Amino acid sequence: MSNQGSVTPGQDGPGGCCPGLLTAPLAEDQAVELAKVFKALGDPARLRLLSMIASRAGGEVCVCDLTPAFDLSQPTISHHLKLLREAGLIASERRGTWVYYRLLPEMTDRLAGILTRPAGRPLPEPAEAPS
Amino acid sequence: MSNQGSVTPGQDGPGGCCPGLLTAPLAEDQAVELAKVFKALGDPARLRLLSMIASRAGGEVCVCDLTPAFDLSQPTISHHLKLLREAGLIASERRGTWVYYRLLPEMTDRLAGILTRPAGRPLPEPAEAPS
DNA sequence: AGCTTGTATCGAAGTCGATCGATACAGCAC
DNA sequence: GTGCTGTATCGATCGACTTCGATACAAGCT
Repeated sequence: MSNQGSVTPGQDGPGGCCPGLLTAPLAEDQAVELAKVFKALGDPARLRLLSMIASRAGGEVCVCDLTPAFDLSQPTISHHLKLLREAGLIASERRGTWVYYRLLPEMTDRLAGILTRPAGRPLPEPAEAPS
Repeated sequence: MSNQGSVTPGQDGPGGCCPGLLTAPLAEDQAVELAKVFKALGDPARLRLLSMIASRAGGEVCVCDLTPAFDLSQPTISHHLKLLREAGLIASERRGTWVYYRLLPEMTDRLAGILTRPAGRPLPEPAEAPS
């Protein structure tokens, strides 16, 4: 189990950090890959799950503590956790009867970097009449 | 036109920045609101549109420069731009025949802040057997 | 006025996603 | 072994989303 994510967390530039999104036009492939992660975040239940997992002191949460916090069925919670896992945002580990989830901070770090604009942007000046 | 966004950009804490997502469990209302923005980013075409708009020197892009960069029809591009606009990520302005879009950096800044974890997280220690 | 170009809106078609109940699997207790 | 509890998977349903062609609107030109 653990992490069979379909998105690789660490492949930005050769130097390490952040092609951009706000700096360069973003190729089709990268857009498809990034969209999967943002799509995983595009649901209130998953956002709350992620925040509950990430904010937990100790870094781990048992599924049995997550499920009763929602008005959703247990299979639905399990499904949402699976999507977050496949997006590379969290990982799971079974210990005995219970399954524990933890944040994978590499992915949130990557997203934060991608959404951060580099220092000051040049001031907007009205564009010419285009083609 | 301009910005009839449904998401208010600037309502974090009273101090100004970032309730967290990675620090506190995130209430239902905030989750619903945030999910709309992430959902807007959860599509490859919209991600590419946003990056093309944000990375453009001058801060503005004409729709007529955006549309031919995709294999999608003109109505589809227009629809995607509308979603990005309603998410509070971009704004539009008509000048003569053409419509220009620009990034609203407040929203991307907010997302980046929300996804940034506060300095060092406490080391993961195995949790007790839960309830 | 009419014509042309750029952009937005309007249905409609097809696909994807969220949710559920039923069920299967994993591990512990007996 | 049987039984019980926690979690995941399976199918089905239903609503939402993406995409399109057709059309309407806006602005400039003749």
